[in-house]
Amino acid sequence: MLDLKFVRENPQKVKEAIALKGDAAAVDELIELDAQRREILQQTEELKHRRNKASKEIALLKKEGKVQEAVVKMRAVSQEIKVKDAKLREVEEQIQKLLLCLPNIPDDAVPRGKTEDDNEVVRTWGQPKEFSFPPKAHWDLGEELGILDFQRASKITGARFTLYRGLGAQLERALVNLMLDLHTREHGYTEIFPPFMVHRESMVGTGQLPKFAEDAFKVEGTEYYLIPTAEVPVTNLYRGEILEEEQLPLKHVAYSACFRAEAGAHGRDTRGLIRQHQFNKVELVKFVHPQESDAELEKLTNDAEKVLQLLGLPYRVMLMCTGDLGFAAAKKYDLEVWLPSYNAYREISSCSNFRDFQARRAGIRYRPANGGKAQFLHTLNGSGVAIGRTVAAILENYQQEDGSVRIPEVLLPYFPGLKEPVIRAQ
RNA sequence: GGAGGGGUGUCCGAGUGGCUUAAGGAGCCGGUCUUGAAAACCGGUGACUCUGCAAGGAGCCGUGGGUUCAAAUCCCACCCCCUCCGCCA
Repeated sequence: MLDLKFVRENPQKVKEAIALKGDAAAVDELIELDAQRREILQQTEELKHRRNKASKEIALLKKEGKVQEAVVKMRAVSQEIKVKDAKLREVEEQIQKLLLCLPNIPDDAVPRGKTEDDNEVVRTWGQPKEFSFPPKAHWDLGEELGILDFQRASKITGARFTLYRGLGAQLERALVNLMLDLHTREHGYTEIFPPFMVHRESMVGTGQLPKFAEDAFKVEGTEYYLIPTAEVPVTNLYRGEILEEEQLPLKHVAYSACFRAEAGAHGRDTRGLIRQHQFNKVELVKFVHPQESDAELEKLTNDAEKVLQLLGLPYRVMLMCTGDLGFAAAKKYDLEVWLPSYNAYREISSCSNFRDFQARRAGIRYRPANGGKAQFLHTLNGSGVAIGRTVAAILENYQQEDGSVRIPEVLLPYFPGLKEPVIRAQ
């Protein structure tokens, strides 16, 4: 959420910035409503001031028994307050609605552009492997090896769900543990195991609602949503709180299942693990001092990259252009892993700096060490990384000519008692 | 699911319609005393939000409505916590 005062004082700048992401018409409406609000507010406050004064007088007059006249007079004032308050409430609701649907302002350093073609390559790590045989797609490998069962998952639940079996299930679990271990032991994150369902307010806090309701699964008969990412519960950990400056930065890592309706994605990535209604992810979330968020984004991105480096998966780091930034981010790096079946790099992690956008929505502040006024802090998060897509990348990049798949060495401690570090047809 | 109890300032806690400008205590800050510290005593300190150029004003006692000239206090709905019973991994 943007600061209403900032919008009021910089309408042109905000409009330009919003236009980079989409529709800026709401900004004018917002400014008009804001003016209305302050006018009504002044009127009601004046009336309430009168009422408060009269109230005290009536309390005194009562002793003399001459209350009637004053009471009748104030009855009218009170009625007027009620009417004006109702109008004020209405205007404020509209303001809130508009404000909650306004996207964040992109950082100056973010390249301007409309589509993913305008994203910039920041750096590349590793080389896409040359195969001496035609490499298979992970969905074929997974089925042939008997470790991924798309058919039966759809029998049980439906399309875009996967069932892992045997070493496949173990591989998924090993990756979760590898990442949690790495980030807690090497990178200083504190592990969180959050609820996988949250209420509406949490979804609003991180920006999934109110605008993107169709992307989320809501649990029927309740007001709960299945989380689309651990970002939601973990960022909302400190909703409505004032932290001490010395506590910053707070760094959390959380494993969670993620649930996405994938509305509007019909026909895209229909095969394999790339686009699922349910997938696993290890998420990194940071709460930082505003001055540190730029540097912390770089560090967070590096932390996520480390996972791919340990697994020996070739990837590149992309800086998202304004049109590909998403709703809440001010700046975003995507990590894209090499997938032979696509003959291309595919997103496996998104690392974003939200600045105070989420903090303002969720009311997360810090108290400066010098004891000044509480300030909104900055939030960041990034996948560290998406598990399902990592499995896909391992299967495809580590496949061998006979259809077996080597297990990356760094994962072997998570496969105790394994005879050979290879997944063969079972 | 059933029954009961409770949510007040940083914390504990009083407060059943106007004298609450939220008592009292703890804490915190300053001071006296002391070689120093503790204790004691004295003084100070009350979040946060909005609005206004300012002086100031308005709001805020779990949340949202309502009653009233006036609500922490009365009414309604909801949320959360605790205890007991039932059910349950």
